[in-house]
Amino acid sequence: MKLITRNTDYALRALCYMSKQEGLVTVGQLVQKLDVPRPFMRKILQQLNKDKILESYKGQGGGFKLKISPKKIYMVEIMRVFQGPVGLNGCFLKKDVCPNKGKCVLRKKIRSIEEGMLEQLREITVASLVQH
Amino acid sequence: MKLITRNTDYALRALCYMSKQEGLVTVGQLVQKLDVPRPFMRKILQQLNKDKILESYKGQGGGFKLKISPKKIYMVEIMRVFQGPVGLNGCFLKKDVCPNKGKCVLRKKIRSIEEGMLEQLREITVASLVQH
DNA sequence: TGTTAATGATACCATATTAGTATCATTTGT
DNA sequence: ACAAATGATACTAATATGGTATCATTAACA
Repeated sequence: MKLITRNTDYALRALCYMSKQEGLVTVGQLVQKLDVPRPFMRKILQQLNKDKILESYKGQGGGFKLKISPKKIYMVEIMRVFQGPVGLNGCFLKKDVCPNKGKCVLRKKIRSIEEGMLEQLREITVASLVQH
Repeated sequence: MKLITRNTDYALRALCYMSKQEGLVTVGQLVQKLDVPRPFMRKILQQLNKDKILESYKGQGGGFKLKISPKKIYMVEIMRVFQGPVGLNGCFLKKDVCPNKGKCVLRKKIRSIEEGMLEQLREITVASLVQH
């Protein structure tokens, strides 16, 4: 089971790297540092730019930099960008078929697991990943 | 993000239903009760049979019944049957490229979330799902 | 002012996983 | 013998993931 997908993973690493750099960072640098396919990395950064987590500068000497403080870049937000809303889906049967009618026990249990997960997840920021 | 897939879901419902029945239960009954495609339900039950969670009886008047007590049928086990080992995968980069070297912070955080999840998951049995 | 080095946008492709379907074989009660 | 059940197995469809490929745009700089 996957908590995060590759693009989320790569995005987080890129963000961590950038949080330690002063000026602009290019795709080329990241590709070299992180060993990720270049076009894939580009796509990821472009997405982060669209979502206002990065800002970009075109042309020679251009590149990317963080738009907001690493302390305010939450992992759940990055997950949301690349994986959609973060949470655990419930059951698949339509309500009127569910053997436990309205108060489905399974649903509740899953919901509770989800809560625990989110509680921990929400504390993770790029800043918290970088500090050692 | 999916905690459980459809076959796990359907399997759990089928098991819940069977835990409340005395004798044998046929695919036909389950299909009717749960509104799941018949061949899909068959496949699921056959799998549960292979994994010794159900026992089956062929021929006219045949069907399935639980092989072990609902108290001993753990949700994680059903998940394992249909989804493979339960847990959260870590990161994707090979170790020597990981920016945080050996002690990857992300990995640890994910591991911790996984622990919390498993702790809650391990308590769920078919019996615990049926009681209201 | 033209070349070059960067990103922007977009469409496409490959692979894996999930969610089934279809079919034939086997068993067993009537 | 027939019908009603499961066993085994192979195939198919839909979706998500993990990318590639290409052309357009921008801006520094010689």
